[in-house]
Amino acid sequence: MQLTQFTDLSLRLLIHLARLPEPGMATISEIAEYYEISRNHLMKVTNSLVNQGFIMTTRGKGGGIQLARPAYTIGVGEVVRATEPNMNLVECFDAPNNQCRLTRDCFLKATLYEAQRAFMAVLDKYTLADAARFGFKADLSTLSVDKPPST
Amino acid sequence: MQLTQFTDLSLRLLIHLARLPEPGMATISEIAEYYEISRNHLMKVTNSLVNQGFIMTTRGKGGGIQLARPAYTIGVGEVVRATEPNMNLVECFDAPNNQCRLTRDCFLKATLYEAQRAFMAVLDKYTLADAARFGFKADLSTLSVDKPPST
DNA sequence: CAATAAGATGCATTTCAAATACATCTTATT
DNA sequence: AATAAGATGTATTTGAAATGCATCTTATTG
Repeated sequence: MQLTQFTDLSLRLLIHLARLPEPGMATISEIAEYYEISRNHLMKVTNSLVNQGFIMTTRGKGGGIQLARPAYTIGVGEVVRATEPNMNLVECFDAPNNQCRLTRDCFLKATLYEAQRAFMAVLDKYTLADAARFGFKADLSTLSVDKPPST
Repeated sequence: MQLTQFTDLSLRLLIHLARLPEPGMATISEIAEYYEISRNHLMKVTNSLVNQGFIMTTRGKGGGIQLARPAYTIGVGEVVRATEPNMNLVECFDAPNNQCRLTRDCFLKATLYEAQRAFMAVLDKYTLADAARFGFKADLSTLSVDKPPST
């Protein structure tokens, strides 16, 4: 259960831009250097975000990239949906190619869908403005995915 | 955002067993044939489930595999946690190897954790007995992961 | 209008986890 | 002994994702 690094970088790039002071412009090279990642890879991420309408670019000297909309109008869920290449949790989510013989009467599928919807619903509660907030220092021990004690 | 086929097969195998009439025994070869998947692969799945205590095996003629506990005591979430090899949604979830420069004050991490917890909480509501239920025929159009209209 | 700084695009290559295959080995029944 | 089942370890393949490379377009500046 992982998101691709592509999605991870998309979110980081957007957060980076959201945190910049007005006018919130940076170059791809700058950002690649900051995160110590390949400029080429970040370029791909950038173009995808441009095509999805999340950022806009200015070419030439003095150019760079900026958010295309205010941070508080960009939902985290929206970004993940637009960026993550494959949201098919299991084979049978991909109806045209599904081979599983259980499908037509399998309650598991409904369960997994419900879980995925719950996942996305949380992301839909937050915007880039939230995600870009500084100062998060929660105790990591509270961030476990283990089942909480049922008592 | 996908679970591995390994996890998918683990769940299918358990559901298969849960659906069998008493005493709920089947051979790996039978199941592999039913799902049209490699016996070898299913063998790996089987062994993992044995080691996790979900199923028990009987060797030799007349043997096979069975649930080790009643289906209603086996949580879907429990199976996923035990089976899915990597629950690190993004790089920074893997603290020892994290390289991301945002980590220490990034609200995104908390958001993703919350989403993952919501995901698992749904799976924790259901057991194998639920997942093995027959007769699920929900309209697939209700199963979308798209953001619901906010009105 | 040449030089330079930025992003855009297409294609090729690499990487790595996951999946698959293969070869034995162990245990139980008949 | 023969056979039917699962167990284990190793090797190989596969495919999506990541990475690299080359070239093109657009804009600014002196």
